[in-house]
Amino acid sequence: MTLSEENYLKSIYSLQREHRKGVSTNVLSKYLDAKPASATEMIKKLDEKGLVRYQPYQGVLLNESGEISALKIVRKHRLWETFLAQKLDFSWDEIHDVAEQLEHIKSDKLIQQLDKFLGYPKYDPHGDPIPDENGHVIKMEKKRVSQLQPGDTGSCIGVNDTSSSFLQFLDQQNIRLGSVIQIVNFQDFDKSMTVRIEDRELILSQIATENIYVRI
Amino acid sequence: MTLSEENYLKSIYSLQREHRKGVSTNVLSKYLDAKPASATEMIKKLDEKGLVRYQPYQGVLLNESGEISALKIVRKHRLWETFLAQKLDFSWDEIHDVAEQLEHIKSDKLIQQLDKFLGYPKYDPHGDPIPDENGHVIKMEKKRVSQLQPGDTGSCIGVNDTSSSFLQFLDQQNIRLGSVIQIVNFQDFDKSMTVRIEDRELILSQIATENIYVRI
DNA sequence: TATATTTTTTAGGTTTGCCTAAACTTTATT
DNA sequence: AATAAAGTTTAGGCAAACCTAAAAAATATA
Ligand SMILES: [Mn+2]
Ligand SMILES: [Mn+2]
Ligand SMILES: [Mn+2]
Ligand SMILES: [Mn+2]
Repeated sequence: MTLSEENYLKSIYSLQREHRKGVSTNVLSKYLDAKPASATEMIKKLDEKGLVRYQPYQGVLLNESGEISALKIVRKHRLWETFLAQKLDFSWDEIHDVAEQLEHIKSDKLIQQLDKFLGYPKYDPHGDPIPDENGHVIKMEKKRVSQLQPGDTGSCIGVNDTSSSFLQFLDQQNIRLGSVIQIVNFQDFDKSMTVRIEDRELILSQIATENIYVRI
Repeated sequence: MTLSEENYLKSIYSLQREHRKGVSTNVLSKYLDAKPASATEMIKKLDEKGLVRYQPYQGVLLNESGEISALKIVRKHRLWETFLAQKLDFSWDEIHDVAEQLEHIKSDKLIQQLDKFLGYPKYDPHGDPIPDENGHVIKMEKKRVSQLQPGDTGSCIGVNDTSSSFLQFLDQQNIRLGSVIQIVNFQDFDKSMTVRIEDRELILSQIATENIYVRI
């Protein structure tokens, strides 16, 4: 499998949660920073290889073997992120881009030994579960901060937006994995929320509250 | 710089020691398992980019900026080899192919932190010196076993042939970095040598003695 | 020195992955 | 239901990195 095929599979995997009837070429190409025509081409190729189900104009979904392949790449990505954060002192926002490259290194032994070296971690530094060797992932019961009510409390287990600027913002505000977030109140006019984090109150925009995941 | 450009630069770096007047397209293409026509194309491209000096029919040599680039890749390759051997329990012969992929990962911070994590190693698992951040390499006074006389003793510091089959052979014979090798005698008819390694005597072929480096 | 052999380059193709622009299909609006 | 808008596919190109086969240059041999 080529680097590009792997990136498409992984993207379809990420997108099909929220696009149950099919990931459109538009959505997919935007996610990958490419043009819709390029997505169509690649999708057709993956379809011919038996990794996805594709009906013209109806979007694309992984089939079983496509999902197995995608999960292998997700596993590698998350193990490398864990390595970068735990062993090489990379910060939350620096790990993603490098893991994006490392996930494509081909060596079964490498990933097996890396897993062992890290002590078989269950979650990556963003709080996302790491698939095991057989592609089994822990399903998490996670909510967005935006779905909580005033008075509710949750602990941060991950993010949706993994952009550097967002992760840096969280770092600056001292919001990290495990941080306990309590909703103080909700402003209707702009959907922002006042939250309490470790004795400190701050206002999070709608965009922010929609991109932070918590477990209650 | 593309992956392919990096591989060509690194190959020219390795070959120009023994091809002082210029690395021919024939030699270069054979080393890279490609066709001479492909080497010519890439050399012209590297020349246009100002990384090598190339005169048609006269072979190619790195210029200063080409050598700096090549040394960066060599540094990455050897640091990754050290990581694989020391931290992930890869054996001597397994590390090369994976490092061949890892050396192309682009991140200054990654290589800096990896160096730190490994404790700023000076030599890789094959005994080759690791260039520092500024591209400075320790010049080693190394001899091939084949250059020794009966009675001479040396300690193994590296190999020339890095093929799996050779490294596996060395593993089987318990020849590793630091092994003390004493020449017992020399057979003129086939240039083989009887050597003593830790109380054990064995016969090494000419090919073998030419591919093991020692420090006296 | 003339000829043969080897080496190197050039010319023309192929594959992968990307693009733009035009054509087509689906969905939304009147 | 007809038309407009939006989304998708197709057609035709391009760049990188490889290839084969033919032409050209360098080197070896007679
Ligand atoms: Mn990737
Ligand atoms: Mn992650
Ligand atoms: Mn390489
Ligand atoms: Mn090495």
